[in-house]
Amino acid sequence: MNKPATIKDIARILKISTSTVSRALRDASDVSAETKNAVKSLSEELNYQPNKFALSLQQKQTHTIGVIVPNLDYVLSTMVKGIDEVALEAGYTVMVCQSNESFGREIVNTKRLSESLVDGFIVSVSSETKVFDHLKKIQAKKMPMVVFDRVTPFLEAPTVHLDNKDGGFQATEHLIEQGYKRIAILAGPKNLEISNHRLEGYLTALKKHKVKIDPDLIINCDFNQEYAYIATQELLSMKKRPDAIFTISDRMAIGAMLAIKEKGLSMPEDIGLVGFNNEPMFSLLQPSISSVDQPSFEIGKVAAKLFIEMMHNNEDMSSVVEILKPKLIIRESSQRLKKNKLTK
Amino acid sequence: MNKPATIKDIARILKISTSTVSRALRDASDVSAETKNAVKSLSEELNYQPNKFALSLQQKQTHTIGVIVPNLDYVLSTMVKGIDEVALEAGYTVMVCQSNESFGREIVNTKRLSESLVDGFIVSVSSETKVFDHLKKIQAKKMPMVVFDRVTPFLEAPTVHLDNKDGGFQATEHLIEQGYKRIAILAGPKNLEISNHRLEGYLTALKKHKVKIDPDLIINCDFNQEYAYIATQELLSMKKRPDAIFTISDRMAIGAMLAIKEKGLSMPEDIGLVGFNNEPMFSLLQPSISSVDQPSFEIGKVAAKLFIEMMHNNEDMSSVVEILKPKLIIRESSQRLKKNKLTK
DNA sequence: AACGCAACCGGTAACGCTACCGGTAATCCC
DNA sequence: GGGATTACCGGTAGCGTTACCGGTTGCGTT
Repeated sequence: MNKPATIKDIARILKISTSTVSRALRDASDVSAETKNAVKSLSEELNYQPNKFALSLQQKQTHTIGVIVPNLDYVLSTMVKGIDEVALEAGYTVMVCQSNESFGREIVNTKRLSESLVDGFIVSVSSETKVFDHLKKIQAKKMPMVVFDRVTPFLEAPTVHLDNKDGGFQATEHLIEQGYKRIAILAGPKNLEISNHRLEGYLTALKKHKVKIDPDLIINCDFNQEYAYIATQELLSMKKRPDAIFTISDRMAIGAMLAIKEKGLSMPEDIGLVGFNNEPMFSLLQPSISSVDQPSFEIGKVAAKLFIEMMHNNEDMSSVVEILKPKLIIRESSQRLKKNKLTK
Repeated sequence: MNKPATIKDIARILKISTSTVSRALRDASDVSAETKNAVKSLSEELNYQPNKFALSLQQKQTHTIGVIVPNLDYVLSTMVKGIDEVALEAGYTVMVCQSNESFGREIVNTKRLSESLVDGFIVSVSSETKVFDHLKKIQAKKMPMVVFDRVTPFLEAPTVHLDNKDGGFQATEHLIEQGYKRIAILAGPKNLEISNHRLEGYLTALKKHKVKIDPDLIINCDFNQEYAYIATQELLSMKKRPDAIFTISDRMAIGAMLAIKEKGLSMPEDIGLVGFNNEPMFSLLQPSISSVDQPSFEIGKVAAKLFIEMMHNNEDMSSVVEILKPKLIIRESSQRLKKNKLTK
């Protein structure tokens, strides 16, 4: 009961060789059914578990995926769940490391995991990351790597992410259709792709509907709630204040909502508001807030599938890009035109 | 550049033995400074990284901690950050697996990780888990295991958790002091310790202040927001409705808040509300909601420290219990008596 | 001159497993 | 009946690393 049983123990007890035991356990062809049964039942009895390290040492494979994420908020932890699901099924184990939005931490994590602990990586970069040498080093080692969610053009790797342009477009067009005329956007940090793409979608929608683009209504600020709160206060104290706000994250929408309420304005009458991510809490606020929902779980699954594909047939897949569609969930905060059915 | 360098390569190039290389790299005493330098500079150049598997195979140690959590919500992901921090510093890598509140998933995860992938576990059990054989099996293997947050009396292991009784007490006493007379509690599932302890604290506070205990005001429901919403609706339609509600999680507080607003009641005047966990969003709602803050990061750190201590001097520590104190954060939702300074 | 003792270093085995080669016995076929 | 084929099994080496034992120098001591 103390030392874990090995293949040797089984061989010794059954008076056969370790080779035979090994083959029997793996259902190889050239072992008699009789010995197979003997081996299997004994291994069951001894609670035999193969030593992964011995295997990895030999086969240079760990069957483990390193997942690096900037944090574990609602969206990312859901994506990780998706990764988990697929990986588990394919016989992989997942190691999750959060970089905590810190560039330094991201480097340490990748380095550690790449020290022969994992077969490859599924990465979402931190907001601080502007240099990608640590990830390129991994690619140089021929380790498979998939980038998801927070992607970057500076890395040649297969990629999974939301159609952020479409998300921005849907939200903005919806606001236009609801009769809002001066639509502001709280965009995120300028160096993040997701931020810029959502902004692009916003611009496209305005152009399509021939709404004049006012640079004063485009605010780049941090993802932080506080910043959004302050930015909204400033927006609302403009001479020609906006009559709708689109924030590219839900946390920012909360900040905006607070500022709107403090100003004594009502949603959706005075101001329309649409967020991004559709955190579950959003349906419960008052007013409930419209938000662009992304298939986070699915994105995680696709990333993992891509990774496993990359693992198996190791051809170059760096040009593969999987883009998933968002879906606008319309709630009270932006529903100015009365309709029969309100999405709760 | 293709194959990773091994000590053999270094030995071959330097024309010395692998043993010497090994010792040089570990700064052993009986290697001349000269060869040490030669070895170190060459290993640098070749980008040598020791193969963890060869090490683990020999020393039966993985320097990896398996962390099993039911989910990665705000509280738990903060705790995991704490674990990360301490583990990294002590030279350990962390593998996080979320059981997704599923008993079956928890079993699969523990089994996988225990297959010689990790040295031991830091666990928070799922809400479904009522049988603990899978964890006892791990203990039988003499693997160190620390239980945190969601603890259970059915497991003899060192334990780290919040003083949940005190949390319940603080919240309830605060409501009493604010002049609320009929204080309801939305407690969680009956089989969870954290739920029962917070309820106990509630009862203790009532007794201390000689407030009559009304069983109708004690509701056991799921952690779910929806349930809290419904439960609150029922509470508010009682003949003698409560004038304050204490929910043992923040998600539940949101549900309660929604029901209160729908009923046209105001906080804190008509109804006082206190939540639990102090999720960051809470300070931004309107009214801002009072909540019991727990030192999640610290709890994670303590759990990891305990684990490492257990690793090093492997004596029996199953009786160790670390209890950390919560701190009530008072905000608008329960602040009926006007004071000069409001905590924002 | 003979011995002892550091200071260094090399060789070997072992960790648990599988790939590979080879061997034995039984069976089959002409 | 002899060679070929099949079905099964064993031995050995090797994955990368370190522990252990032993050996070789060179120097100081008696």
